[in-house]
Amino acid sequence: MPELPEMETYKTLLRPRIVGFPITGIDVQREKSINVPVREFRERVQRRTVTDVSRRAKHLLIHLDSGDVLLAHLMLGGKLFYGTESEKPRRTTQVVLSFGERNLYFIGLRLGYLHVLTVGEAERRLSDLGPDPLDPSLTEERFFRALAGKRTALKSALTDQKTISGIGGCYSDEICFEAGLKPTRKVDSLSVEDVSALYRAMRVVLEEAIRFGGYMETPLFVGDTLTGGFDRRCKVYDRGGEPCVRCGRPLLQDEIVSRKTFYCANCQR
DNA sequence: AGGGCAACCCGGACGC
DNA sequence: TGCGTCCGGGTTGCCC
Repeated sequence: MPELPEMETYKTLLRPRIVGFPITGIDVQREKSINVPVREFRERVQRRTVTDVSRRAKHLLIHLDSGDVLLAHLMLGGKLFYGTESEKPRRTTQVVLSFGERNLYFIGLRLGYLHVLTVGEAERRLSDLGPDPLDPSLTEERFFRALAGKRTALKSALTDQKTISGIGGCYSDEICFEAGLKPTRKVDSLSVEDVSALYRAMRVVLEEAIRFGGYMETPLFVGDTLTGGFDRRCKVYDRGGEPCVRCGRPLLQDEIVSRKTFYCANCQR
């Protein structure tokens, strides 16, 4: 479930810890999590130095001095932990990158993965993604055009990675609540003012989520007080039946294309 | 264009 | 405590 703010938080916290450092060891505990034979993975990754950590949509990119890129997608429930073996939470780990005594653990990857790719391959893999919601070049005008002509439910459009990338189940609901729009609304029924409100809500919600470290419950490292701070600030996600923070009426749980959706029927139109 | 569906995968929740 | 079962979630791809 990690979405844009969670991956952005990981990026920010990982940068000072692994950029400039060599990967001293590799441990692949589940081969399905990687894209090449273990031997090749080790040859391409071990002893390479990390030159940068970046994010694209829900992907985390670890750039190596060889030019290769480690592309991670945590899908549902995957998480990262950085620290020593004794600090690591007792969870099943699929891939471990060692940085001396400390390790970067990829935990609970199910459909998630850590792929080693050339820059070109990585670019191709990410080329279908729509604009990043926080990209300064995504103006309100461009956002309007991205949604133009769509007849889907608002939630479907917001979570469609080709339309706009990085938003998943939680933040689509939070953004709709902030904008005062029902996630079930058809996109082509939205007024110019609605789309404008949606655009502002998208930025407000995602920026606040990033400021508070997203909603991941497990800290990235021992003493990490940033990660997960947004969890308590979610206003509708996974709160079906609970009172709306604005009007007090119970929040509804609905389903849009077989995805759980939460909203307030009173505050959202 | 977009909805429906199956496939992928397994941690966690639930039942007994 | 332990075992079995089932579900969910993002993404891709295919069909209608």
